Amino acid sequence: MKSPAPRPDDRAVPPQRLTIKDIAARAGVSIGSVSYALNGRPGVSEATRLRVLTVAEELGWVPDNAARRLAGAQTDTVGLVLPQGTAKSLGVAPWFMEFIGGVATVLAEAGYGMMMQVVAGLDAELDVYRKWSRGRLVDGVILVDLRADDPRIEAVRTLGLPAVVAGPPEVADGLTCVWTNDGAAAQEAVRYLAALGHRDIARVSGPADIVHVKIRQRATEETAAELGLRIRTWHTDYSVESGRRATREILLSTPRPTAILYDDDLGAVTGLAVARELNFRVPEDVSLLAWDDSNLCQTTFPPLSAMSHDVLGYGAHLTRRLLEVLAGAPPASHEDVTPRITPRASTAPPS
Amino acid sequence: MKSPAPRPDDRAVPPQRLTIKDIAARAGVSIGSVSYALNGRPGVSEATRLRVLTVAEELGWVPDNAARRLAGAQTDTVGLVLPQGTAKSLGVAPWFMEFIGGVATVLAEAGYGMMMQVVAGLDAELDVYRKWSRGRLVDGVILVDLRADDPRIEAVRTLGLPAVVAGPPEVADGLTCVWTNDGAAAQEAVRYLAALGHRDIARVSGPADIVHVKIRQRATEETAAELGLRIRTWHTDYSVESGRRATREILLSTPRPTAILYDDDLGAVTGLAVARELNFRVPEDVSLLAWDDSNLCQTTFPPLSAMSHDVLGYGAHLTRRLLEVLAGAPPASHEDVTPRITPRASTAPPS
DNA sequence: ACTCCCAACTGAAGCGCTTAATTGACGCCG
DNA sequence: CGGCGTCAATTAAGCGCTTCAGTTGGGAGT
Repeated sequence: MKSPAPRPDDRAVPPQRLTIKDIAARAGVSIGSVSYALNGRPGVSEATRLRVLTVAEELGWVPDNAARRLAGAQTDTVGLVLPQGTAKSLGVAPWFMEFIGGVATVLAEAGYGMMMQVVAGLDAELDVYRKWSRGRLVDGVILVDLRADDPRIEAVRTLGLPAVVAGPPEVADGLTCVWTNDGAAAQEAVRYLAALGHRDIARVSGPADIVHVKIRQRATEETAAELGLRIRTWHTDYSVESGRRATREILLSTPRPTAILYDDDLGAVTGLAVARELNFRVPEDVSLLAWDDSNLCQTTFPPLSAMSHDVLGYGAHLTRRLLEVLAGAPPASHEDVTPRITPRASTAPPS
Repeated sequence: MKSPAPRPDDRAVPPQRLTIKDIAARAGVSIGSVSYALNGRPGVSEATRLRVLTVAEELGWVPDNAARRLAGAQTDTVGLVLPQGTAKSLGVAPWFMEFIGGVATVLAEAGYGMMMQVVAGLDAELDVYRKWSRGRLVDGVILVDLRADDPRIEAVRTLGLPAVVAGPPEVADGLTCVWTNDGAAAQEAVRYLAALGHRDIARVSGPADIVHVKIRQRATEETAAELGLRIRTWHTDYSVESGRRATREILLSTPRPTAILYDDDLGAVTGLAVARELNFRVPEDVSLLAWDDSNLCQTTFPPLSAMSHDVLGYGAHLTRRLLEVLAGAPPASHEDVTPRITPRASTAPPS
């Protein structure tokens, strides 16, 4: 034991960390001044600030996020949790993925990081928020797929964790939110089908307790009633299998609806395959209308008519609002663009 | 100015942070012991450890990740960067999304977090690794979509940033890697089509500089030569539009190939639509074979034959290896399961 | 009975950064 | 010319945790 044995885990470790101390020395000022200069805070002259910035650049200094946080600064990271279901069939949840794309792009531009976590259920999700908040891992979070009386609202509030809600103000309960007018969109969808001459419409929808599902359902039914149409709803859990089953049931029911209005786009794509499988022609025998218009709708034949909604833009919008909240903006409700009908070849008058 | 004005940004902040000091006081030991107990390190008796853990649980203590990192502990976070292209068409990149699902699930189970970032290009990506590494934001990263002589390998090495590579050892250059035998799979695909009687095969492939594209290309061509088949390759950038164009060109070329082998599944789905658009019957007029078998392949009619590969499982495997590396495992190369043909209705003998 | 040893525990030094408090230097006013 | 306000810059006190160097207090060994 004459020479100290090397520690077992000393794999390539950068010789020594470059800190503001090094910058201070090189620029000939104190570390305090360096910090002020680097953060654009008053207390240093422009000349000094410039010098410090130059030195930092030259040396290739990167702030130690951990130290910065500890000392009370922001994390510059935002959190987003994925429901487990989404992860399981992640490849086929175009909505979620485009949404993430929008979020991630805005965050990257703002120099923010993004933490993601999949959770098995609501309790796990609440735990994650606690861990993120108390562990100083994120500055704020984005809440999606809101349910009625969603416990997450209360949870982030008591944690003091800034958040924005993807949903209407009724459910955001005072938190900042961004929402689309799904009621108006559902109305447009029904009117569109009615104008084509459809009198018996089926609706394939998600779980009944999700807020946007409820809103669309209500608007759909009201509009149908107004126009004297028959409307029936099938609920799915957004999985491929349940979507397939719903469409099959619809197409084999009597009287058979002449149009199907979906709550997502993957469901509609699946529905199209089922229709062909059962030898129904689209749109001659049955019209199909998707919701959320990912590229998927254009990769089918015939291409699917859809209630188009720029999901990527929606994610981006939401994220910008979150950044505002982090900057101290008071809670507010923001309306995003209303989904609009994009007619393609999957809808036509009933024969 | 008699009473100090409240700071403008004092939105609901938890009164005071719960620290190990509180636990120490409550458990009647020093903070050092608390740290040892909490981290399962030797130096405390079982009795004390238990007491500390109980108190921590009761108080609902959550470790301050920032402090922990600063003091030298691990981050318990892993990073993954998304190429921008993926983000743009994120909803239609099933491979990537399933992959993320696998990664995220394993990380969640291990109590790790996941940082994600979209980047515009390679330089930006290298910057991200620097920021993550030097900023102590992640413990390690996963590298995907390797190119020949990929500069990222060298970058993470000089940063001392632990990483695992999604690709064969030839490109991992000494880093831990997990790979699938795409050569063998490509061979199987060609043999399968040949066995059905196809003599003229088209291949729709990704950018030529991606390693797995090259490998598959080579194996495909060799096998074709061996069997005396004609094979031609069209390169796309994996976008829907370029995939559509490739299939159209193939179907309108003379002599017209009787089978198309795709490099992904989205491309095959798109191809199916193009075929129908141009009034070709599948599989009577042309057989379609997808690669990477996401649920998408089963949502079409006819359902697509595919080279099945459990992408979610691949992501999970890779992540487990990364965790091993973080735990100190030496670099190693691991082979994942080879993609296997899953025949469905989109392939048949040429008519 | 006395040392020696080791397990159990404590104390204190940082980790790299932010920021309140403090000091110095300078110019301006009465 | 003394006093004072301003601005630039420094000093030093943490942030909550890990960890290393000590310190204690029993046994075991002889």
